[in-house]
Amino acid sequence: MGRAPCCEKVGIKRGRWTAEEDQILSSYIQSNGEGSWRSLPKNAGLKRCGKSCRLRWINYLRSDLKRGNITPEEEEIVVKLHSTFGNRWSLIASHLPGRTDNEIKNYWNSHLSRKLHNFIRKPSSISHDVAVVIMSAPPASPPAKRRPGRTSRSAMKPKTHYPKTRKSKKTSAPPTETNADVAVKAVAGEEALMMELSGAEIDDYYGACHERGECCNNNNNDKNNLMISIDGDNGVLSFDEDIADLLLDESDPGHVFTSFGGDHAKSNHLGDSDGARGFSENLDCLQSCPSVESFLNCEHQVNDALTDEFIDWDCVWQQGHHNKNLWDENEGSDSMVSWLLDGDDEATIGKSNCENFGEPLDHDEENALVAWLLS
DNA sequence: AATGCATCCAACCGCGCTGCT
DNA sequence: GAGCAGCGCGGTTGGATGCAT
Repeated sequence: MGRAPCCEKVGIKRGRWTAEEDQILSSYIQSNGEGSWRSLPKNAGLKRCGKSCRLRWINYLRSDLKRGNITPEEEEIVVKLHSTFGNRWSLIASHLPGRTDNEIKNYWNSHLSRKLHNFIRKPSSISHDVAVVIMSAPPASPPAKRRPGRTSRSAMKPKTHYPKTRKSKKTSAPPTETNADVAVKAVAGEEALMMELSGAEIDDYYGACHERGECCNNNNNDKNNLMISIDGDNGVLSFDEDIADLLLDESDPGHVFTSFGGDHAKSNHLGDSDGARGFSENLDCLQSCPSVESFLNCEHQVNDALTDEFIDWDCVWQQGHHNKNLWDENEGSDSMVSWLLDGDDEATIGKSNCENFGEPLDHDEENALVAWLLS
């Protein structure tokens, strides 16, 4: 049996809210307070679903909402928090007074992810090897001459929040696909894109590491599935200076070793929620393991489909070394680059990746992490 | 001026969690 | 413990909008 609907669908008004409805809802909540959303519409005389009322209040009518564009400072906070918490929009929004989760989510989807996407698509900004990795999909049609559409929110007229009568115009042509889009499609459904070590390499890895007594627990099950991956679910930025040290081949600055994992564990970008070792621990071990190091430095076959909707952070990192204008040179977002390039504090990260990310954080830990991220 | 299309964002939807009975 | 209701969250949708042609 399916889940019961949250409210009666019959007689429920949907779509955009009118000024009158807003007025009724605001007045009711001001006199009766928030909560009891299910019964609110009936009590207030609104022909709306309770959930719809709640959403309207939270996302638009609340008096403490901040209006206007997301500022660069806020953007930086969003990126930083998203890198750690993933798509936990409500959590991110809770650290941006006056902003709602919906707003942050929309902003991320429409602005930030696009900025990153555009960045990796710039042919001139990508080294050959990385470009090969990213653009491993078949060639797509050449880019359009222009990019129609709105260019900035600030250029827009104040938006109207109430229904307008305008005829819908459905587009019939499919969206233009870029190589990256094709590549993204190619990996749709892939849960993890990662480099896996063969059995012999794993044995070398464990042998060498254990001799030094450096390695983490040798779990036989784990041994069959040793992975080096940067996980990233839905755009989780997962970055660590250790990763760069390991992945960058200094003898060939143009080469970056690339691998990804798309992990279930959104909040767990440095460790592995499934019980595998923390990433830094793996790296420490692997870095000093000759066979693995050579494995890493060789032109090992990398999964053909290497991009997900999230970003090739290796590329981003590497590029940042050569070009500080990570986003858009006109927008002066150097701070973003500097943050991406900032080395992690070993005292806090190198040592505690597993501790920090292996389990869900409680509220205090979360706040501490946020404070650290934003510091 | 009309049209096509990309972009934006408010609103919807379904699922999971929590608390109550 | 099971069942239910209420709520919150994240993903998705579709209409509104602006720009280029």
